[in-house]
Amino acid sequence: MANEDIFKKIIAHSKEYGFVFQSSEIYDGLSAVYDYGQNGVELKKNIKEYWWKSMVQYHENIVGLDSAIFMHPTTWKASGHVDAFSDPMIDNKDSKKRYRADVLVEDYLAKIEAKIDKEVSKAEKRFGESFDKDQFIATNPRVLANQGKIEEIKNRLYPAMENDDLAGIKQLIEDLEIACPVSGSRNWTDVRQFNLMFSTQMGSLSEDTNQIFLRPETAQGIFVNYLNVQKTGRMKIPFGIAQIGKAFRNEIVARQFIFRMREFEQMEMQFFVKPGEEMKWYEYWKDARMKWHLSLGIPAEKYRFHNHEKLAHYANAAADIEFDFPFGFKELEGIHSRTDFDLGAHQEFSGKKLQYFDPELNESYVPYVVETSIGLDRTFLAVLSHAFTEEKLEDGSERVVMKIPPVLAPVKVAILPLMKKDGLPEKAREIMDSLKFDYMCQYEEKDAIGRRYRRHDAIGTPYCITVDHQTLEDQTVTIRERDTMEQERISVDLVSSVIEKKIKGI
RNA sequence: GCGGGAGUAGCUCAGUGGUAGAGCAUUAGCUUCCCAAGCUGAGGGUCGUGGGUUCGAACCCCAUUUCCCGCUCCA
Repeated sequence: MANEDIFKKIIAHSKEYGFVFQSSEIYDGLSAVYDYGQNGVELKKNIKEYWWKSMVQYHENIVGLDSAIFMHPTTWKASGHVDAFSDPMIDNKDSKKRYRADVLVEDYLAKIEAKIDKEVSKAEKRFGESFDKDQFIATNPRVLANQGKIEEIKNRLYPAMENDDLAGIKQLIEDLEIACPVSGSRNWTDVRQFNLMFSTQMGSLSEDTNQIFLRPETAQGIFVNYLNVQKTGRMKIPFGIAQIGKAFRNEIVARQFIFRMREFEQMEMQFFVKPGEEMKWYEYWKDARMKWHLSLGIPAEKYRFHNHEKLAHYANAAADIEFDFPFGFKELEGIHSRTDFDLGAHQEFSGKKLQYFDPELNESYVPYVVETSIGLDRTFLAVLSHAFTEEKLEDGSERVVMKIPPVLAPVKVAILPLMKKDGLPEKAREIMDSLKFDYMCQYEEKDAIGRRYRRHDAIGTPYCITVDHQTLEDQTVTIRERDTMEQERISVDLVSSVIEKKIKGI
């Protein structure tokens, strides 16, 4: 497929031009871990800055935080990650399909429930208006038998899940004679546990009570600091706390370049609101976040919302902003209404009150939370894959140009003497020195001017300043625009302000 | 984890058992007044890793690892 080819080209281009390298490449690499190179780190830093400014600097009621990756182990019990982040998996040996073992059983339960529903609606038709549904369910022998079956299965499944009784879950699947939906076979492997949280030890290795986890999301660092920030910052609801930081997930299968990595970076903002107002703010942030994406100049048709049908354990509403990656529409950012689940859980597990005294209502409550959580690496990949362009020029030659929004471009300006003699390099250096405090600049004198332009097209430098003989006479330079390749001649004195205007204009 | 494909210079790749190559890139110089120009030199590879077969392996066999695709999973 053409898109796959483009994706391959983007990956190759990323390496060739110093955006992304595979981690530990000289040791054959490490699966699903990547390093950002000299240009990648600039792009990533610029994305962070663009987000941070739009959230923290622009909103008076949002402040920042940088919490530690290590957190007290109880944090993850309260958040639900200890239970929910370890899934029992089972493979069918014939179809080679993998399933979550508990989901297989849940699906089986759903089938029985469907049977009951069918029984009820059949009876409903037969008896018409005089039909008493509750009465029927309470007395019909077939319904009762099925309900008993459901009870019995639940009584085996849930304790087994609770106690990590993997053999018990396997036995349950075998006893129920659950077959693979694809192959119809009952030839199952053992049930295995995959814990999605990385763990390590803190302090003495001999004690077994000091296992700690690398955070699987940054949100909890915000929740446990909610009162610290609220009190010391004298924050009034509604207010938000924003954070950019690394998180770690031991994904079973990590794929698609930097889209799903085991170590990744999130940009999150938790917005604390009055209970009952969460849907208003949920809609507000859905809208605000989409506008942020569009402000980068990437066309609207590259984005879409995906509203969650099945909600996570903490949410009462959730939507993803999806981006049209070369491998299809995939999640880029999540906007979740998390209710008071997190603060409530931390309150319960810690025994500390995490309430807010609302002076308007003259009462205390646990705030509700609306979260915006965007993958930094995914945004990086979105920008990169949209920017990557192969163009055929009028003279028949081809060029590869990264049409990165100027505000995000790794290098803002290249300063190029047309020739490396006659004092042109010295003049170019002078201009470079006047710009490099404000902008990421690069000076280049090697190779023909056209080649240097193309090199900067390839890393997405939006502007090239060229110093020629006329510069020495009248103090003007040419400024070349990346996307149009057009040049205009401007006074040296105006270079800095022209570039500033262009970059801020996006 | 299963199935398929791939791994040779920084990049793209050629090389079917007999002295490791090309183009681009890098680098030194010459030439060149605006879009990957030309000329002359130079550097760079234990052919992903480990083992086996062979007089001899980049090439054949086994294992392993990484990447890509599909399945699966994704709070």
